[in-house]
Amino acid sequence: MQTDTICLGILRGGPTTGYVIKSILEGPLNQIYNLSFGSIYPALSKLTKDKLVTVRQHAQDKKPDKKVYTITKKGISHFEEALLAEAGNYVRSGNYGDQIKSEYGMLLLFSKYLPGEHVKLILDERLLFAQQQLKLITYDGPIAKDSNLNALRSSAQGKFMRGLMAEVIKTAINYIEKNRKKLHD
Amino acid sequence: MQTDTICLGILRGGPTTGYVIKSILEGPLNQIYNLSFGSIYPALSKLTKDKLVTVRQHAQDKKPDKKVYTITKKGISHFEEALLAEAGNYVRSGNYGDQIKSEYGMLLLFSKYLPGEHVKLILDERLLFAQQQLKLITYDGPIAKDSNLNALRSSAQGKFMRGLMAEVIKTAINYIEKNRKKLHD
DNA sequence: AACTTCTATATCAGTATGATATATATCTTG
DNA sequence: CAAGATATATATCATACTGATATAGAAGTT
Repeated sequence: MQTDTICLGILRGGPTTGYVIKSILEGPLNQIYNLSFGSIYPALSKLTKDKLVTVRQHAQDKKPDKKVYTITKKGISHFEEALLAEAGNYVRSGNYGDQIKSEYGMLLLFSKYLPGEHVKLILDERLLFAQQQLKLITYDGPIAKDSNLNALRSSAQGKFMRGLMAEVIKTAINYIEKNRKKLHD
Repeated sequence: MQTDTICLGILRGGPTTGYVIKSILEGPLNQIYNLSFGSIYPALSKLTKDKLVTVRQHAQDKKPDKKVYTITKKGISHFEEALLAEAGNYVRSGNYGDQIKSEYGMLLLFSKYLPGEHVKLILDERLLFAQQQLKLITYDGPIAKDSNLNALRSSAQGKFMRGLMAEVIKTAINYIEKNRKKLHD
């Protein structure tokens, strides 16, 4: 999915900054998608130039200006058209409508070339990490932060995706716990 | 994970060509990792230059030479060192030891901006695709193709990963079937 | 016979990453 | 309470990867 489209989609939920877009992707969406600042900031500049968003600069003396981006009417229709046009491409999922890059999966696949104790260690660490992720995703209490993020989290779509991710993570944890002996000892 | 390391890891299972490395990544590993030719061929050239692999060129008159790459002793120790050194980085998984890019996940998240019939369609297509993937992964019969691919598929690690992927896909299918009504109608 | 798919390598413009620089505020911990 | 770490915030850039395209014969399909 184009970086432009992702930014517009998040901005569709309300005005916010590049920094917050990044933190939204790292927070609730960290199992779904991520983008670096080196992609987000140029995208936001391009969208501004194309009049799909507007910027309000909040001067904060001696700090860099906080730039709050708002999607325009033109931006909204552009976003909806782009989403509809590209939708079909993403059904056969992953990167660029194609694949996934799971470094951890490759590591396990190559784990026969790793010392047994090391394999144990990376499986333990992974289970710990997965449990952390699960807690983060299933947590339903209040979060201070951005209203944009709250809207996304509590929308029907946000709940659906969080539920899906939670189930997938639970399945993976159970599978690893039950079958890890096949990779060491 | 570095492209070099991926190529060495696959070559560790036996000599093969750049074309086959790509097809292995697209076949049984397509839920785990993928690389384009634009990454594989330069990596193989670099590995040859560094004496981590050797090439035998099978001249096939008027067709481009078929280049069969074999990992060297130096390559094997380099691979094992690299894997051990980088292992820790990949536990908190995804792209570059960080995240995943699921275009389909973003599409569902933004699906409230899509017409209801379209949402139905992309869910139907997705379920079909997932079922296809599941069949492909769980298929345990003979495959002609490359011996390298067979070794990877039937190793304890290959079976572990295929089992994990199968469970995850099953979970996702069930979840989508049970909860899809929340996204339309 | 015509068309499509498979085998096989290679290049490249466009795009994304990961690291780094900069600067202040706020929170944490001994 | 001072020191250190973390959070807020934007920006740049070398390096790396993608997706498309070119080339070309074999093999399989209609």
